[in-house]
Amino acid sequence: MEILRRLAEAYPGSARDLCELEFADPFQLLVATILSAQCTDERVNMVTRDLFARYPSPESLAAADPEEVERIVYPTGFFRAKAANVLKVSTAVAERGGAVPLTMDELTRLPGVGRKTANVVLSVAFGEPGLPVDTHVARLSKRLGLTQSGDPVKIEAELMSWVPPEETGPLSLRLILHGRRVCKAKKPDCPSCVLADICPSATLP
DNA sequence: ATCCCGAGGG
DNA sequence: CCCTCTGGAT
Repeated sequence: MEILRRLAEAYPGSARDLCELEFADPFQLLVATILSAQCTDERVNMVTRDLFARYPSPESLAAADPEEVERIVYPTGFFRAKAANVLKVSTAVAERGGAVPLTMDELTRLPGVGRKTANVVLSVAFGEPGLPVDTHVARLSKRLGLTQSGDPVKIEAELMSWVPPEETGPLSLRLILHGRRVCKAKKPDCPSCVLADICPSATLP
């Protein structure tokens, strides 16, 4: 898919430039993704580093003082709910011997993990097929004319039909990142968008 | 003043 | 379906 190939070029390899991508470890990526809602990617990365510097393993995080976890994740917003979810997920993963599950069913059964988070972990951490469709990706897909649907599951299926399953990992976070940084809800930055020339919604000055 | 945003709960 | 959680951005 041309669109996705261009995004891969626009956000090249340097993993640390991509939201959450520096957390190659499945558990760290899972936690970073839980923290990522309604929060800049820089802040997610900073907080996730703080959290794992203090609590390096699922076991240590599961045993953490909830108030200390709340304090650390505070800058990401929704801090009480997120801290509670991080603790619950840590307990669940610790009980599994530290292994993050690798199927959609098992992942979404974890507390605080929905389809978007599961698709990030599946595609990025495990190389399994999956594309996270959050509001950023939904908006981007609509503007590009890739979907008419507003249903994230339908959008996911439509996007999947264009992407080789083994390529979803490198693209997952780039789609989100492009939606956040360029194809923004309010003031889309079309002049700096690598897709502007093939986007039916692009407005150039 | 209102929106943002993913997950879960009612 | 609708609501809540948070503080920061607009």
